[in-house]
Amino acid sequence: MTQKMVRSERRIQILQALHECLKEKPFHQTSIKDIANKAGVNHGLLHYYFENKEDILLQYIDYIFDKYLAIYTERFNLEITNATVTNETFSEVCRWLLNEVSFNPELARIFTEIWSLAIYNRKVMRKLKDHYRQWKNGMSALVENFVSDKKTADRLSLTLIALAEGMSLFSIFFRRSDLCTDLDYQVMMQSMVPANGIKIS
Amino acid sequence: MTQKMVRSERRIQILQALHECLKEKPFHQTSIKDIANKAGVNHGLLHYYFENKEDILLQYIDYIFDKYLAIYTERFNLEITNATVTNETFSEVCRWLLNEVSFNPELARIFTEIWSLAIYNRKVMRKLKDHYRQWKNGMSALVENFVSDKKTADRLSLTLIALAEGMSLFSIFFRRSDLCTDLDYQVMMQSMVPANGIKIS
Amino acid sequence: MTQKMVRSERRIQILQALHECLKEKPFHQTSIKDIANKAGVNHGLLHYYFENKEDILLQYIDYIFDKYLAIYTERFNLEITNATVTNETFSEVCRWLLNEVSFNPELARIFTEIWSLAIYNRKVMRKLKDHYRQWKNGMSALVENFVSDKKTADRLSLTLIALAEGMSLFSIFFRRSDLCTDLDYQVMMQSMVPANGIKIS
Amino acid sequence: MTQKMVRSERRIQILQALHECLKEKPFHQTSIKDIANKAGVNHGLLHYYFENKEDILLQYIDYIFDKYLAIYTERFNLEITNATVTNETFSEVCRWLLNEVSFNPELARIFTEIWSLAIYNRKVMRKLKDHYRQWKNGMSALVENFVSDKKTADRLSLTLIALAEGMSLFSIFFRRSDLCTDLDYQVMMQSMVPANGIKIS
DNA sequence: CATGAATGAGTTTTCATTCAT
DNA sequence: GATGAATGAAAACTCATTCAT
Repeated sequence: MTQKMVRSERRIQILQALHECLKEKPFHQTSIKDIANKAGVNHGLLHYYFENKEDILLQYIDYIFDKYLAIYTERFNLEITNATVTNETFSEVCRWLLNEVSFNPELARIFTEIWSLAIYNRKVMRKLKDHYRQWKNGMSALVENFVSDKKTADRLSLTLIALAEGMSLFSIFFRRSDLCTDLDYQVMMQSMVPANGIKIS
Repeated sequence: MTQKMVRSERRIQILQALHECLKEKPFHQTSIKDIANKAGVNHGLLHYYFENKEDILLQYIDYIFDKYLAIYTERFNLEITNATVTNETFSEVCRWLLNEVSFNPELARIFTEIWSLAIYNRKVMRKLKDHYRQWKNGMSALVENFVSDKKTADRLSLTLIALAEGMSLFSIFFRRSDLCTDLDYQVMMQSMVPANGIKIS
Repeated sequence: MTQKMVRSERRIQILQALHECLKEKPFHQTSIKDIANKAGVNHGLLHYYFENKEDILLQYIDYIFDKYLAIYTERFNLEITNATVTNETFSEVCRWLLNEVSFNPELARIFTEIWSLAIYNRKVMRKLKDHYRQWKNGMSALVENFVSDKKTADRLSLTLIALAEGMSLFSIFFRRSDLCTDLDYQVMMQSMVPANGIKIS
Repeated sequence: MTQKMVRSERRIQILQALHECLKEKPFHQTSIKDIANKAGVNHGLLHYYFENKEDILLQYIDYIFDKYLAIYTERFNLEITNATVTNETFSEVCRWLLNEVSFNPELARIFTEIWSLAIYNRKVMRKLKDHYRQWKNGMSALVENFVSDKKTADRLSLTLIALAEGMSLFSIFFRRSDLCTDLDYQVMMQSMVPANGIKIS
């Protein structure tokens, strides 16, 4: 019991340490010793808890996605599981996504790093795809309330997420005031999910 | 005469070699020797033509942006310099952007790598910002035809580019058919640039 | 206990290895691998025990000065700490300096190398100056017994050391028999430190 | 005729360039290109005028010794070739040596570099020994006026030069005011060359 | 004579990983 | 579990030298 808890604690401690490291350096420049130092443990220990450096990364990706999923769930689950999803709820989710996730430059930097790691690493790629698929499914469940067929809901959801990630990326390069406003975003959303109450003539 | 040509030729040859390398490996895993091998020249020569590895990268970024700017210019300049930009022209530009640039996974992979390099490298960051700013100015010149004030044109242009880059990123993770269609894209565009002929009620 | 000893042992082992290397090649031609080979350890280890190549050098300089200081101390400390320093003791110290230190061509070669390293390296320069200052202070404590003011004692001490180092240098180029004899040396010493029993008329 | 002069000019130009370089960097860190840049010629040309980098160094050593020999000759030759060398002349030579040569830190730095190069390079060593032997012979010719046998004159001359070089070395590490004064020097000289008018009792 | 493109050997340094204690 | 010593591969960069023009 305690042993398992210690194991789990240590693991989180190390993953969080990688998180801190990624704010400073890209993954490939982050040495095992850097992570160990941040975590306040001996570097040899990392090889006890994780197979290798790549393994830390893979588990970190789960950790960071799960973390934001948890925040999202805590924030919205109650409203969403209720029978019907109102326009208002959907709008709020979108606004939350834009303001808390997309326009979080620190997070954006780390995700940009993860994307690039996925490009040349199959395991990272698979994991990333899985998480995005899951995310898409979550969104789709909402969008389905406003669109007739599932396929369209899926497609629009993925586009919304792509848009969110595009904004996230640009939140690194430009100031928020140079980028789209809440209103712009809502207009775009609504143009794509017209059942969301706005019609395009 | 010939000497200058040799210099210029070699430079392009090396930058193109980096381009090929980036299809296979991230920049930090691409050694100077890798690039030299692809270029078919001695690795010492790279240090003759470029200050260091970072310099090759920085010049490559110019090279790749300029290359696509040249393609764009050749394709659209005539139509655009003509007195007024019609809805039709603007739509065509957007479609070209989506289909030729965003949905070009090979290019997308390289750009994802460049983004991540910018995160932790000021010089790359500055260069990338400059190029995106230029791109934005180009877009804004078009959008201004449909929107009253310059500021809004700028903001919408940047958002369109962010969207394009978001799609570009997701073109890596998902199949084109899972992502937004030409129509979806046009609807979004038009929702943002309503003077483009479509009104939101 | 053992760990600390291993650390200390290894350090000395590496510094001694550099000492051996400097008998064969100048510092800049002595690669980290050369030193590691001489020490019989992996070259990577040198970067574990020392920050970089320069650090090895700096620590070596301390090592070699301390080594000869220890020899000197063991040889003379008892006699010197005794109330007064006699002419005899002072002469013996000078003779020891000339014969054991100056006319030690192997040591002379290494010191010549160190001098030249100091010329273009501030850290080495500072260290060297410090050691020579310390040496001067030691000499001055002796000379003070024969000279009235401290300032003169300091100046003469430094000159004696310069002379010793000049002889050291020339011990490389010429045979001992071509250079100054014990007697010459003593005459010079005594001319400078006249209270040492010899008067210049 | 002109060709030879151009050749000779260029050669001197390059040797002087090395002289300037050695004020900044040690020889091994001075690249052929550095020298060429200082000389204002193409680096490839150095291989036309000199066999290799070592050859430049060897010729430079001749150049620098010859240069100071010429200065010395111009300054003293007349007085010295006159029948007898007076105490006054000898003292003046010694003072000149101390003040113009030994206490010339810029020169001292370059000579320290040359000494260290000689340590590990036979050709440089041979050249240096030859020049010092020549120098010794010049000094000996003077000293012979005050000492009975040639051997002693040689030995004392070499010691005087060693002393000069020791002072030269220490002129790099300490301020002139911390080192020996003109008077100290003279006292030492005279103690060694007693026929120079001072008796040791 | 002069240029500068090209070569390839050599060096410092970093770091994931292993393993004995 | 925890520590840190030890290994060896890899990579950027420098530079003397050569040679075609």
